[in-house]
Amino acid sequence: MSMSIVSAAPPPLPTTAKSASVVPPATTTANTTQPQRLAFLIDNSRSLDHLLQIHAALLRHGLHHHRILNFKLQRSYSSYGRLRSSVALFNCNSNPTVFNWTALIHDHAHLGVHQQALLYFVQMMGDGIEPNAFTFSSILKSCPLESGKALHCHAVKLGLCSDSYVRTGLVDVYARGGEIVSARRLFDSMPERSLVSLTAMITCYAKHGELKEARAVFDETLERDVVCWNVMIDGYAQHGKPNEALVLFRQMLGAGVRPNEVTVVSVLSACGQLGALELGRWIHSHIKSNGIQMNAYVGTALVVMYSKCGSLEDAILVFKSMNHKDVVAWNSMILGFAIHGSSQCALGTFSAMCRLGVNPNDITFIAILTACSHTGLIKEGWDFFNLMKDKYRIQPKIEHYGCMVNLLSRAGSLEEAYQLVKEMEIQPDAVIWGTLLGACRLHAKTALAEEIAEFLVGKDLANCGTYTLLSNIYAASGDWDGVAKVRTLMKSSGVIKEKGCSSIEVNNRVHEFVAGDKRHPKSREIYLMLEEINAWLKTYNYRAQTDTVLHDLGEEQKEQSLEVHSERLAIAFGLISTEAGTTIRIVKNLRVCSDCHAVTKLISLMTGRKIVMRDRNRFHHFVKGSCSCGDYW
DNA sequence: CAAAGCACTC
Repeated sequence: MSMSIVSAAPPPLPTTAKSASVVPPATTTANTTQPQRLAFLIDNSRSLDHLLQIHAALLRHGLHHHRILNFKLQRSYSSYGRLRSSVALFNCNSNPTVFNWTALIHDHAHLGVHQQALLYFVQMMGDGIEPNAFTFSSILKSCPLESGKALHCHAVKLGLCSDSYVRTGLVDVYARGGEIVSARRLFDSMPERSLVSLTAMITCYAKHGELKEARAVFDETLERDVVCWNVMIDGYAQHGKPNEALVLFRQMLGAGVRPNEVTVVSVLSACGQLGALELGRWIHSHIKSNGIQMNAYVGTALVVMYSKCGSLEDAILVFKSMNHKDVVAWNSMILGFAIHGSSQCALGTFSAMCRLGVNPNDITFIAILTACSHTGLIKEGWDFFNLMKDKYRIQPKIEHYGCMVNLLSRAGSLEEAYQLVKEMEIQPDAVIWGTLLGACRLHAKTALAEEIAEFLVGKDLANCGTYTLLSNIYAASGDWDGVAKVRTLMKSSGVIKEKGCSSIEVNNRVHEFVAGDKRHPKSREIYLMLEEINAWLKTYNYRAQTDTVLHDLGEEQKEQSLEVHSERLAIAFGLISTEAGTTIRIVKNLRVCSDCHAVTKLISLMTGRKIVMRDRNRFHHFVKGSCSCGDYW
């Protein structure tokens, strides 16, 4: 790797054992001057070690005051993340030029030290140094919308707006500030569109969920690099279109563009959303065999993917193998344990994290409170809630209250939960009310449910979940007038009930089912399997929980409607299309219904199969007739 | 006599 340096015939350098191997003494006489050679060495240095040696040489040759070399050295230090060395070199310079200032600003902006970058910019102006296009393209990265607008004016006055780099920076400023129209206007008035400016525009749309617009610009972009693909793939992955993200990823591979760390992070996120474990494993091996760095992002993305795809074991393996675990990595592991119902492991991981000196943040407490709520740990829940406020000085957000309300109300302390909602200093949202309503159904508190529902409808806060839960509550008590009332309300309010949908991955393809679905090519075999299951259930004297059916039907019809629930179709398909003894993994978009939960337990007993089911809230691992949630969900 | 803009995990 030191070939380029060897061929450059460098001057003699300080002779340490190390430098001898890296930068051998000159054997030929080049007719370049010493500063030029050193400049070449700095530009081609491959490691911080090289750079330190070159710096030493500079000092030996008395060239450290050389303006250009000083500048180059400053830039190189920051490229290795050595911001302090870069600042120290800047301070050595008694008469910094716009070059030095720009480098300093760029270094801070690049490493995300935005406040400091802005301070240096102001300081530079105060020293009477006029910024140029390079300075603007660097500082704009650190600007929030308002100061970005001020700098836009400034750039216009200095006649720098025609510069393509400045323009792109401005597009990015408006994009980050959510002023999409302004960003587009700037983009449209650019003299020429570079790949980077096109990508900035795609990013702007993608970040705000305007995927059609993003795709239109993406399709206009002919020569795409890895960043351009990444932006579009991530746009899909982050806005509820994981399938589209995966399709695009395959196209990227087909186009011969090599995925990098950023690509796999987005793709793994898509796999996690879909529960596509096979594809996720493939990405994991692709990472290993293609030299993609296992940084904190990639490691965490793998932990999340494995835990969302139901393989907690693999998530733990990856987590243990990670060298540098930041707070996000710890949070992901804690949440992984939480959604799988392993509360004690979640609590243990939290302690380990604190012991190792990693400070928990607001997300950590969402994860740990989720763990408590999934197993009804009321005392621990309150302890963590208070620890967060008192020791870590973190203001509880709506999500933290949501966890507490969930924990209390589901464990039976409905009044206490209701009290907390009324007392909290922030406005309760639809999720909080929905949680309370859900608990009302669980504990058959019709009166309280009606009170809450009335309140929600009156405030126009009711969503399809509100109506469904209320309708559930009436149906469970056989109050069909109530059910009808809700249905009328639902129609008049225009909300649409979200359809239950279950999916299963077989041979790298995700198969989706809705209730009563007959669209699948193997539909006939699936329904034959269902009949077989029903025959088994009869021998176990299983009685369908018809009181969960929301419609006023006869008993037989109710049973039939339960038999074709989407999760059951997915399981039946899994049974006929995977090898005996293998685990079946199902992903459902809503919560699993209690009849299906009971039936799945029996299926796991009868077939000897492990069935892992992810519902909207958590995982259920069905083994030999029982479920990991202990029927508490 | 030197330099720049777009992407990622809970």
